[in-house]
Amino acid sequence: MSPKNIIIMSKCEQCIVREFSSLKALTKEELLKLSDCKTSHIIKKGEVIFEEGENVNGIFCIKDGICKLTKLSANGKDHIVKLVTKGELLGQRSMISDEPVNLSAVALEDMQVCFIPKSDVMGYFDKNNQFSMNVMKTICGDLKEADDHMVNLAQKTVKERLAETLLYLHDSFGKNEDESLRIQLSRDELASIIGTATESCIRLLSDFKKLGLIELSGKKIVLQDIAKLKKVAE
Amino acid sequence: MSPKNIIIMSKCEQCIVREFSSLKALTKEELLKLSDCKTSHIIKKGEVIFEEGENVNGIFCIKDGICKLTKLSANGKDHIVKLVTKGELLGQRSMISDEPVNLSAVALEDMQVCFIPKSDVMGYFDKNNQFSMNVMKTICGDLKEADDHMVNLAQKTVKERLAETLLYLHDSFGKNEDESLRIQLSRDELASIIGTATESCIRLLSDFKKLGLIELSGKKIVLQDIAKLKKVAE
DNA sequence: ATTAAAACATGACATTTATCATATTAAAGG
DNA sequence: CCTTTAATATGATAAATGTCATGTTTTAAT
Repeated sequence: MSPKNIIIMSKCEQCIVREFSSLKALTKEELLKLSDCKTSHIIKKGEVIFEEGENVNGIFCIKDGICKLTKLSANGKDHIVKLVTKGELLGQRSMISDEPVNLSAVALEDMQVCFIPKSDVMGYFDKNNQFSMNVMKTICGDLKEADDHMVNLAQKTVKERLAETLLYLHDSFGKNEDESLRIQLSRDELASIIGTATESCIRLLSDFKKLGLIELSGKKIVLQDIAKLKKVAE
Repeated sequence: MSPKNIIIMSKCEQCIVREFSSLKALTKEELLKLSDCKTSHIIKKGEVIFEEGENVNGIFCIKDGICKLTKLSANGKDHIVKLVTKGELLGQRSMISDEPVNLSAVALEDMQVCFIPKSDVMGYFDKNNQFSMNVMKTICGDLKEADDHMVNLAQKTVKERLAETLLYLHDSFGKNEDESLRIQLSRDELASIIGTATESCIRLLSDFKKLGLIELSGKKIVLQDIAKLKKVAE
């Protein structure tokens, strides 16, 4: 992330998304201090926030937008491990483990993020028990999600995984006025969430369309028959 | 776990495996108190320590033996998410999230485990910063492992996953005097680690044998050519 | 607006993997 | 020790998925 992306943004006390993250435990004094040590950034769609193996030395708080967390596999393909959105924090695991990040973060749409240096976060971490507890619970939630995801990848067919993922995108990120999924992924990205070849993903989307489960127009996807999709996902 | 399994065991201060878990951070006084609140248990091979959905209300410290952590998938098959052995703790995520456990734990061999009630652990957790930090780092490590595992399941072939798993079993659990893998899994269990049908797993083991990568005699598996196995795993 | 590049789509085919059937072997219980 | 059951093994086949080729559409850049 280049320094030119640093911009002036509102104070942390007035930031709404803070309420949705572990940071909600911070006191007014802590928030005032936080406003001083944070830097705010605009990240454009497609830009990299951090890359696998990098030393991030802090955490990011997402004020707006969505990004994907990816991991490079042995065969050279990226796998999307998780989607992260407004109100969530990035880089917590790496900070606690005191290790380089094990995933890359790439913006799926224009984003606003704030960066808080590790030294500052760790201060809150040591002194504010509720804050550290919140971070821990988030990581525990991630671990549970990862376990579920793992079992799905191991036991479900590509078709089931695609149906499930479409429902997940619908439930987690909502839809636009025209009923299409708010989050827009390329076929390639969708394939790398469900763990399949791009062509297989495209083919199954076409099948779903023919079966009346979804509507397709360009990148836009409308879930037409959610009940049936749920049946396909099992 | 039935109460009849409770047995008298040595004091925590003298317990060696404690040194390998987050509990190593506890002070002598804390360990003395721990000895009083813990209960010790013998678990026979195949017995269930806890089951998915159960309220465990504490953590288990494994003094001896190995168990599998499994999750039931939608199609009714168990998937082995993780193997846990001597020196590790069980049930930490559930305790911190304050939720039922999301995995079942089943002994793969006879085990000795100690149970520490949640109320006691949480006491150490609040007062001993190093202990809570250790627990957190363990969970962060689990999350990283889960991410890696996920990508492997999504991107690698069954053959690659089998080779990788055999190497993992070798590196993590060692071998017996006769060079065979110390940890003994049924073909069915091996299949449910790599996420495939039992028959496919058996077939690939036969292939590996024909290729001179491994030796098979009953449940015993000897890794004959580790270099080649690594190549197969990529 | 034009062109180049990227993304999407589909057919043909190869490969991988699952499923079903059926032996064979090993383990466990009376 | 015998008998029953479970685990292992293998063949035959079906189904799922990946790969390569190729054409179309969309997007982005000049």
